[in-house]
Amino acid sequence: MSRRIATESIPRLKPGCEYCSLSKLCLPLAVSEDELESLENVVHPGYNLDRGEHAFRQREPFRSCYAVRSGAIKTYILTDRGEEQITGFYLPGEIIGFDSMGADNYACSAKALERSSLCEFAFDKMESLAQQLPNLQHHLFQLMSNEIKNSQTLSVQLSKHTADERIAAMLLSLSSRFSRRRLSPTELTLPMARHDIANYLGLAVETVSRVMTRFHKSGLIEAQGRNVTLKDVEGLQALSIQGAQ
Amino acid sequence: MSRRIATESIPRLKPGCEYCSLSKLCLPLAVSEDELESLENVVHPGYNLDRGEHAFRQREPFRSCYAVRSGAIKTYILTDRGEEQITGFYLPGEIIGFDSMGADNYACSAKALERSSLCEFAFDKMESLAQQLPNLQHHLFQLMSNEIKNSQTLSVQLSKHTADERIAAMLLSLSSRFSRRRLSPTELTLPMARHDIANYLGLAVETVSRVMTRFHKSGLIEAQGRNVTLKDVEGLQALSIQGAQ
DNA sequence: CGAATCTTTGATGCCGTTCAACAGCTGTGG
DNA sequence: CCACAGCTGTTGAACGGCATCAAAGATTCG
Repeated sequence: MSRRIATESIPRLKPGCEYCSLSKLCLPLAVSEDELESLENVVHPGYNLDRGEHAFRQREPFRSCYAVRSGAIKTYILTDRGEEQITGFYLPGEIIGFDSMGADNYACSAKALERSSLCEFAFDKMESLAQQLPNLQHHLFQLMSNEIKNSQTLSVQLSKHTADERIAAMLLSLSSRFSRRRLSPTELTLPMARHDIANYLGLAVETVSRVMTRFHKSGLIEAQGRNVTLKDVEGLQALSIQGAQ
Repeated sequence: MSRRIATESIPRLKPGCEYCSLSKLCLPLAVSEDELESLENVVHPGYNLDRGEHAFRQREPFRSCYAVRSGAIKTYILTDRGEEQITGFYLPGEIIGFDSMGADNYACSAKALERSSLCEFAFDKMESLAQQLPNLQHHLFQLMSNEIKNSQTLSVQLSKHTADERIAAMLLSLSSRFSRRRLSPTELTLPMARHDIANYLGLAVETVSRVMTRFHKSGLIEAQGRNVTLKDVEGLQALSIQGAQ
């Protein structure tokens, strides 16, 4: 599996959310400054995963949520046929495990797409802290509500939109999430393979590849492998219509 | 819209969850008996809807969740094209509005498929009560988690399963939810039209109709209109594989 | 009883899958 | 350093499941 790193052994890494560059995206945004200290008692920073390692697996007892600090995570559930269905991609500042809040076991598995570091939120501590901080409880509801909305948006994509529309929407979603992190909204380095995009969007790999090529030829994007440049954002928006996530 | 009925005007309807036949399915199952009284302060029973009326509409300010007491409700979201995408069907004992918990506005609209009665849970009261009752807070997380799981299950249906499989899974889901209410698990009276089934499952109406006819001819079910009898549950299970909801 | 809605059935065609093959990239080991 | 395997991405050809179009029967309800 994965290994914890004693925080003390990394002197240059200030522990605590206060100094984290993602604190404006992550859970700390829910609490006031004087409450921040009690939140930090819940957080265990410095949880590292190599590419392909799991943060948790479906059906394991649910213990923690994790904030992505760097890298990228995919979550997926297994169908009874043993196929995997990707339910989401999570970038730095985003939190995984909320779909299991309140459940006994993890509802999905979470796997690193590349070398990633996470912060761990112990669920039992988070729950009892939420008893004391109304803001936090409210924010947890909000985060879960967002999970539902994202999943419903995915359902709409899958049931009503063509391959072109799904892929355009996904590129725009990634773009807006990149720009939240103050990265370029047009020069994307995708953390996931075509295979994963296809799985997530309910398409065949070949279809994803063909659509990307077509987008490239029609001037909407430039793409070579995982490096994608959005050349005509408005054109993509016109295609996607329903902005995913 | 819809109208409240002063509880006093319905003497035969005992107010309060204690006497409700659905209390074992609904929110009261989260709290102990001595806590039940405080929960009842949150609940406003006797909220009636005629067929086609809305309990709430997407983007209205979020105020309440509603437990279905009788009838049936569909929830749906609007795509930017104005099409509707049904996100769930809710039967007695089930609760609508949890996908909006913590949000400012309703994430979806809720419409009665037939004459229905609801119990209203005011969100602000529920939230502050959850501050006091850890069990309740935990149960709310659990209910939201279930919403996520259901939505993810729908996504799997939409992206990986054929029309036959989706319809088999839906019939089985309805069957198990009927039997939870101590109704026959094989003699179903569907509260929704083919149109709604098709929309929910991401299919054309004609496909739903054809599949139902095919199921009938192959002895899996008997169907005339909304009256469906499951004749070969195991056969349906073999088809569906991934049991929805 | 007639209008509207719902359901079913048939014919046709398209979008995306499937099958197949190849090219590029990366890491490994002789 | 190169050969080879494994993975990833692209492209082509053919098939098929489901949508679309069209229309007729069934049901509901004012």
